[in-house]
Amino acid sequence: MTNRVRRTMPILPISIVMQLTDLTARQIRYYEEQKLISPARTEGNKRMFSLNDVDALLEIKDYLEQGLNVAGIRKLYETKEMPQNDQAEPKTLSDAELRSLLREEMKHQARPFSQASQRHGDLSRFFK
Amino acid sequence: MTNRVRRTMPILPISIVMQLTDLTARQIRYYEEQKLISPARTEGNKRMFSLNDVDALLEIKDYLEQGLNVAGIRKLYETKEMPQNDQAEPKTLSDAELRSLLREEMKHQARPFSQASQRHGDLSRFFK
DNA sequence: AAACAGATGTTAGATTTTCTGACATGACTT
DNA sequence: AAGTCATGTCAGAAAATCTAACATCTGTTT
Repeated sequence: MTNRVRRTMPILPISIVMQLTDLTARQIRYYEEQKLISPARTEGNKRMFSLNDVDALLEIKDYLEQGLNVAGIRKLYETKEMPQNDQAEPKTLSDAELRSLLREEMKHQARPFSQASQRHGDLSRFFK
Repeated sequence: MTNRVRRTMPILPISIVMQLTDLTARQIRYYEEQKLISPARTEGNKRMFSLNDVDALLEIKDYLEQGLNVAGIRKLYETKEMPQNDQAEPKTLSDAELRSLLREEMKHQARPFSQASQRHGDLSRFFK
């Protein structure tokens, strides 16, 4: 009958996002505090999440499970999101930074990045 | 990236459903009271709606705007939903009942039913 | 016209959900 | 041992939602 959700529309309260992601409210709020996500707010200041937010959270969860830390994930996003961005200097990861990220990952015997970015645990669990 | 929502999963609070349907909380609760919808409840008794619920509400809204009343819509659903149902006697509309529904609709210079059921205002407004 | 019925508005009081901020804790690093 | 990171937990405040009751508006019936 319908379709593809307008994925940026804030429609989900935190309680539902908790269920969808298996994250605690504490974790979700922490990731926001750490600028990994920026959910919308209602007039009354309650967080309201889009499906994109949920995807992002699942991705964050995945990276964390692979041994990356929040700072590393943030850095990853900063660079990943540069391409389309109009202003904001086209910050690239220095070689040193990249190596540092890689090293971090190595420590935890995780798979190489290419794998990570095509991870499974996205919303397809809940959609069909 | 993803997909088709598992449309029966209760994920939306009433505030969002109000936005999506342009109905008031009062209307939504009334339609539930009148057994046109049966949204899920949280442990704390808050209504939580699925995308199917939203579709149903848009359909209800459409029928009401066409001059049907709640009783007529309910009857319509009772018969429409019989086919797949296991128990529940295969109640059909008597000729008299059908004529009564039709007459009701006539009064309000609405289009014939066939039109109504393929109405436009479903979630495609919000999905893409 | 008065009475009635159906759908919706409005308000009040109670309960649930979410919020922020603070402090606690467990696992690693250093 | 001390420090850091990610998360747990708790308290108090504010927002969102609930039910129930009564009000109002629009047609319908008598």
